[in-house]
Amino acid sequence: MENTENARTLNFIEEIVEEDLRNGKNDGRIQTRFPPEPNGYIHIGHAKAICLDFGIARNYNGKCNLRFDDTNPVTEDVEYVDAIKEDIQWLGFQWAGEARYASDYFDQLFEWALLLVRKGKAYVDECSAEEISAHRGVPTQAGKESAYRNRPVEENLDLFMRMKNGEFPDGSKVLRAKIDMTSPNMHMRDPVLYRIKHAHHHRTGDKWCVYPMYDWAHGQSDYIEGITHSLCTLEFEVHRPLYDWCLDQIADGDYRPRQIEFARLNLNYTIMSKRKMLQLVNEGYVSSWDDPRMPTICGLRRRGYTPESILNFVETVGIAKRENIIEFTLLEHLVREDLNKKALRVMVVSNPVKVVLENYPEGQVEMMEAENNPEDESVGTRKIPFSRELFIERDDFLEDPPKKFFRLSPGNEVRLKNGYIIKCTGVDKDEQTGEIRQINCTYDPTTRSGLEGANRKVKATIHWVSANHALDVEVRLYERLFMVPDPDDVEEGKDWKSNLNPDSLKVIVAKAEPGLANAKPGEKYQFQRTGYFCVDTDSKPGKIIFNRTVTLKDDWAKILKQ
RNA sequence: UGCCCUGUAGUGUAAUUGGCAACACGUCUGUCUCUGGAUCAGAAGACUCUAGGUUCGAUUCCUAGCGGGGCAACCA
Repeated sequence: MENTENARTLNFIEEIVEEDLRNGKNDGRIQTRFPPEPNGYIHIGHAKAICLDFGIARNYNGKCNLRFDDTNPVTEDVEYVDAIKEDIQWLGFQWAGEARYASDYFDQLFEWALLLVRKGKAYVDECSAEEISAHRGVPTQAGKESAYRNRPVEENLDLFMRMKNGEFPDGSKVLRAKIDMTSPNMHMRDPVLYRIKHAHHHRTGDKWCVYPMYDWAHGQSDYIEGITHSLCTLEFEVHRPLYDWCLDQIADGDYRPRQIEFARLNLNYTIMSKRKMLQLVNEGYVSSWDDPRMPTICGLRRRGYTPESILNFVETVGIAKRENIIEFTLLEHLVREDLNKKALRVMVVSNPVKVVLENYPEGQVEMMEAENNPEDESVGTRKIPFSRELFIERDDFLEDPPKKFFRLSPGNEVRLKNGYIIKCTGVDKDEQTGEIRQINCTYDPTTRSGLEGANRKVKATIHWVSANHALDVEVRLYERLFMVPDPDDVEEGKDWKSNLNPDSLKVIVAKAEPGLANAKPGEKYQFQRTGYFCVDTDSKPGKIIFNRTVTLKDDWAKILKQ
C-alpha cells in the first residue's frame, strides 16, 4: 500500500528512458545535458529543464553535463556563465566533470563541416541575408535554389577555408547545408551552418571568425559528449529532422543522441523571456537580475524561496507536451509549505499603534518565553521582553467592530501571544484627525502564558512588541510584478510594460522584537500572522532589511472581501 | 490555405496501455488552535473539443472536422 503511495506515474520522457533501458539501447547508458546559452540569467522556466535533465540522470544512474551553448559571441558573456553555475548548484545539482562549452568543439565542428563540403552536402553561398531569406520562400510555398548551390567541391572548400581565415567581411558569405529547398519544413531548406563574425569570443578569443549555427553545433556537441537523451522545449520540434540529418552526416555507428521535446513552463502574472527581463533591468523597472520580484533563480533566492520549494513546484507541475500556464498560487503554496516547517517564528509589527497597560507596573520588564517554531520543537524557545507600553498592529484594533471581528475593541478581550490577556478600556485620539494615538488596556496578571489562568478561552490572539525594546527594521513588501495574469495581453498601442504593477514594492519601517538585531542575510522567518520573510543581502548589523517572500493565508481578508 | 505538435473540472498533471475519469493547487463548508497561520474533515466543480466508426465496453484505437501552439534569424 505504502509503496503505491510513493510510486509516482512516469512522465512521457521517463517512459521513453525506461523503454530504452529495457531494450538495452546505448548499452544501458543514460547521459543528458543542460545546455544554457550564457546570454542571461536563468529563471524558473530553466529550473524545469534543470530538474528534468539532472533528475533523469540521477534517477536512472546516468550523468548530466552542463554545456554552455556559446556559439554566438556577440550576445554572450562570462558574467552569465558564473551566475548560471551558481544557480544550478543552489538548486542542488552537480554536473558531471567540468562544465563544457560548445566552443570547446569548434575545431571538430569545423572538421565535420569540411567533411560535409567534400561530400557535396554543403556549399558556400554569397547571397545576402535578405536574398537567402527571400529565396527560402514561405511555409506554404517552396523556396528557390541559390545560384551558388552547385558550385564545385574544390571551390567550396577554398572559399570556406578563406572564410575561416578571415578573408571576407561579416555577412558576405555563409556555409549552407544542401538539403531540399522544397521541403515543407522550412528548416530543411538549405539551413545556414556557418556565418562570418569577426567577433571576440569569451573563451576562444579571436581564434575564430566563423561561428557555427545552433543546428550545426547542438546535435554534434551532443554526439561528442555521448548524450543519449537530448531534452529541449517544443519550439525545437521542427528542428528535429535537421538535428537528425546533421548527425547522419557525421556518425558512423548505431549510436545517435535522441532529441525529445517538452512544453516549457509558463507562469501567470509574470514574464519568462530573457529579453524582457533584460529590459526590466536596463530600464530600471527592477533593481537587478536578482531583484526579488524577478522570476530568475537568483531573484527567487533573494526573495526567500528555498530550493526545495522550487523543486517541489517543478515536480508538481509535471512534464508534458501541451502548452500550459501555471498559476502563481501553486508556487506560493509550495513555498509556504516548506517555510512552515523551517522558518523561525518572530513577532514584528508592521503598522504599529501604541497600547498602554494601565495596571502594569511602570518600569517593569518581564521576559516571556516563546516557541521558535510550533512545527519543530527541536529549535527551542527564546525570551522576549514584555512591558507596560507595547506596539500592536493598527489593523488589530477596531473602535466599532463588525460582528465577525474577534480582535481588540473597546470592552473586548484579546490574548497577546506569549503574554497576557488584555482588555480595552478606551482610546486616545487626535482631536483634529480622529486618528487613534493610543489604546488603553488593562491586563489580567493571572493569564500569563503558561499559568493556569491563561487557559481561558479568548477569541483571538494578536502579536506585539515592547515599545521600549522594539527594533526598527526595514521591510520590503513585494506584490506580484504584473497586475494581470497575462502581461502580454495588451490593448492596441500599449506594450506589456503597461501591465506592470506600480505597487509591486512598498518599503516600510516595522517594529521588531529585539533579538532580530542579529539576523543574518538569507535567514528565513515567519512574522507571525503576517507572512514569511527573508533577510536581504543588503542587510547589515544596525540596519536589518527583510524581504517579504509570501504572505500567510488570511481568512480575515477573505471575510472582508465578502 | 503547407508542415509539425497539441486538446481531460478554473489551473496543472494522471488514468497500470480498451474496464465505473484520479491527484494537487484554487474555490466553498465546517473542525481545531495562545498565529483568523498550520492541522483535520467535507463539498462543489469534467457530455474527456465535435461528429462518425471499431468494440460487450473508447479519455485510450480509426476517419473527418474544429480549436490552440509552433515553423519563413547569418539567434538559441
